[in-house]
Amino acid sequence: MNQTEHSYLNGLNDVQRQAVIATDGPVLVVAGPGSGKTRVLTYRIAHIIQSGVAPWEILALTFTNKAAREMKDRIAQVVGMRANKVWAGTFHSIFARILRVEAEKIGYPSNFTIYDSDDTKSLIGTIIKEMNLDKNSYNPNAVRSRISQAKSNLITPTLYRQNQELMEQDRAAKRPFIVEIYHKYTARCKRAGAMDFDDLLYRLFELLQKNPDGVLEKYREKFRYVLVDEFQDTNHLQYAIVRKLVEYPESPRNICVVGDDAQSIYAFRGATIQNILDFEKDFARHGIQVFKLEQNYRSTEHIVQAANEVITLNRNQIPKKIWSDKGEGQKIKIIKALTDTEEGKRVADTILEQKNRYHLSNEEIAILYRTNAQSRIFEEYLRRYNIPYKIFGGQSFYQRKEIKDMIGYLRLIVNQQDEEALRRIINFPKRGIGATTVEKISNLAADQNTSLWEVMTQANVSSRAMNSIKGFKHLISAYAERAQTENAFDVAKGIARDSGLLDLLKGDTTVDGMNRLENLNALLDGIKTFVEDDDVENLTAEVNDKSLASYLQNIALLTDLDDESKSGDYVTLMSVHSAKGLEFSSVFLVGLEEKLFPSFMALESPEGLDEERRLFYVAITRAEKHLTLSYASSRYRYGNMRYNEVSRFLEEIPRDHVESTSSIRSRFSREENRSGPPTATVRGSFKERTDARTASMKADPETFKPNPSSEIQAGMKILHLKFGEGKVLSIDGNTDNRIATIYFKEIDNPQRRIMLKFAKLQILD
DNA sequence: GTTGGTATCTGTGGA
DNA sequence: AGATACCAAC
Repeated sequence: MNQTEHSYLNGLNDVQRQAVIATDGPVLVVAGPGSGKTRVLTYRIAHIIQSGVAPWEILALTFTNKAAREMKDRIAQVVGMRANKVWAGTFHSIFARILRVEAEKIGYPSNFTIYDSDDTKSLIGTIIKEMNLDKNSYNPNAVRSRISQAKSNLITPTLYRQNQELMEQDRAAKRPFIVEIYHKYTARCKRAGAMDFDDLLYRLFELLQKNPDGVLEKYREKFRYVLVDEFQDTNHLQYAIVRKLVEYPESPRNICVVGDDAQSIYAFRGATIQNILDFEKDFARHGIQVFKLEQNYRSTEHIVQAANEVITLNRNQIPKKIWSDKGEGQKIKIIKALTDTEEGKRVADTILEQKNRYHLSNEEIAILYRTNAQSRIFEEYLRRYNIPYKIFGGQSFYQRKEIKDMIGYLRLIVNQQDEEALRRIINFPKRGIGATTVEKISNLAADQNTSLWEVMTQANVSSRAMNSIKGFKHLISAYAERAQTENAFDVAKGIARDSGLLDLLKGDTTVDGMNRLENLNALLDGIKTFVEDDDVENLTAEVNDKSLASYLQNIALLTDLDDESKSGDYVTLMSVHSAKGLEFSSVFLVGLEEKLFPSFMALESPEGLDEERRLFYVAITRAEKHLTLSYASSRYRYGNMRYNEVSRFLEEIPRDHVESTSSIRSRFSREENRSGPPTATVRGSFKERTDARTASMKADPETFKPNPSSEIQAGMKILHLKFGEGKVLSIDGNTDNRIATIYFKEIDNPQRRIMLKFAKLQILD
């Protein structure tokens, strides 16, 4: 290779370059926020390819599809289209892809269903009901997380029963039958030909462990280079799989893991930073190389230093000092609000102000919160201020009822044993197969230890119900037949009509009903795109598989973050968790109150609190130039007002990185005037500041010459006698009553709507 | 079996 | 406040 082929190395700092070219043997890269981690990973893969390794011999595991896509795109910039042949994807999608090929070796159909967390929850609920357990102590969510935890630690139901500690915990929590539920749940998933999210990992491990037909060797030989992103968020099971693939006699152990212990925020789902420490230990004797990326290229110094200070309060961490040479930058702003509504308004006001002062576009701005439920108020104010925004997380498209119903049909067509899909749609639209009938079928299935589908025509039910059952079974069977040869779209279009779903929605003329119909059509359009567009990304199969089964495998692993339609010039609203890996010029981190952030759930243990602090660290390190923290002394929760103290995290930031309190106070005081008398000191500082400002902002009455209002147009810079200089953002209303939306940069509450026929405005240019 | 109303419960994060 | 679970009446 000559020098030009390696030109990409020039854009790297010393440590980054070393991490890129150390392609062989075990490598650990500890990468602080904004330290060019993705850059190192992608260049490293490109470098491996340049050295003659085939792209499909490289396995790169990430946590989000978005990260995988970005990685592929960036590799392609160096090595071209070959990049698409790299096995880059999320743990779940890559493993699903392998399992689709190998599932039959461990007793699953290759078209297995993927149960999402709703399916899991509902199945666990069904089992709890069948066992006649008290549903107050057996909360499906709690049980689900217990089972998930067990699977992530390679504990089978049998091992669970033998585990004194786990059994004792369950007894203490008055839930001694969890192990029974776990056992039944596992059997029911298997009977339904279904894997939940944990199974995608667990069953792959099982496959490699049992090693039928030398499947383990097959993948060991295939993946000559393995890379893992966000290693601090892997759980025990994921690490066990990685080790199986790369650690064996004669193995070259070409494994590179990249992570940051300070950004580990998924302990609640079994992730453990112990994996990083173990990795160092496990591969020490194989000459592990460790690189620390400590230069932050993202944020200015106040932000980086504040983050450093906060994270040192955690107990355990890999020592490192993140630094930036981007200059001091701005101090961190703090917004204190009395209520959640006021917080929303303040944040929206500040967004307007920043957009004007710093010429930020919407996409450079993000509002981050601890819980998705907080999004609503910000949404309201952004809408009111005409600021475009997109909300990520919360209820995604695929979780809507009408979409889940449709997908229920599709799932049952692909896999008739899928119990959750069958239960969802067997009587929707209504076809006279009610709860009693389903109950009878369900009992019969339990007796014969088989699926509902198999026994549904043998149940002892009324002849009317039996007719419906037969009709339903016939319908699904016919489509299952068609799905063998027809593509996903043709099947979906047909069943949408023949199931009666489409007609049902068409008959609903309410606004909600029309929305649902629109959503269903959007889903069908999506399927059409999947079938017609050869460039469409296929996460889990070879590119040309346009079958319904292939489509379903794909969407099962999509998240809200993957929605391409959400790109564009929008303010981003998302949870701190989803913001990991992203960056914004200006970040608003809201709801900094005790019991909210840190979450009340985390307050009980020091480990929980440390994880919340890491989450806080992740949040503030998303900001490049502007960081604003806000909290509200009171907010509504479940219909009643709750009072909260300011978050300890906010107080952990050293004052020298925070904008001085007097100027912050003065900003609040006007609002406080409305709701109650401000304190003397606050009033004093407010007054001072207002006076100073008034001088510059008011127009001089002597020289002020208003123009006729008809001349005012959007985009103009204008002068208002009282409000000072402003910019006309837009004009609406009819000719007799035109209303201008004007941004006055010098006043509080800067965006005003003004009726032009009354206003006196002077055009400035 | 279906419908519509009232009581009850919910309190994080996500592949 | 909003979703869901449950129950009585058609």
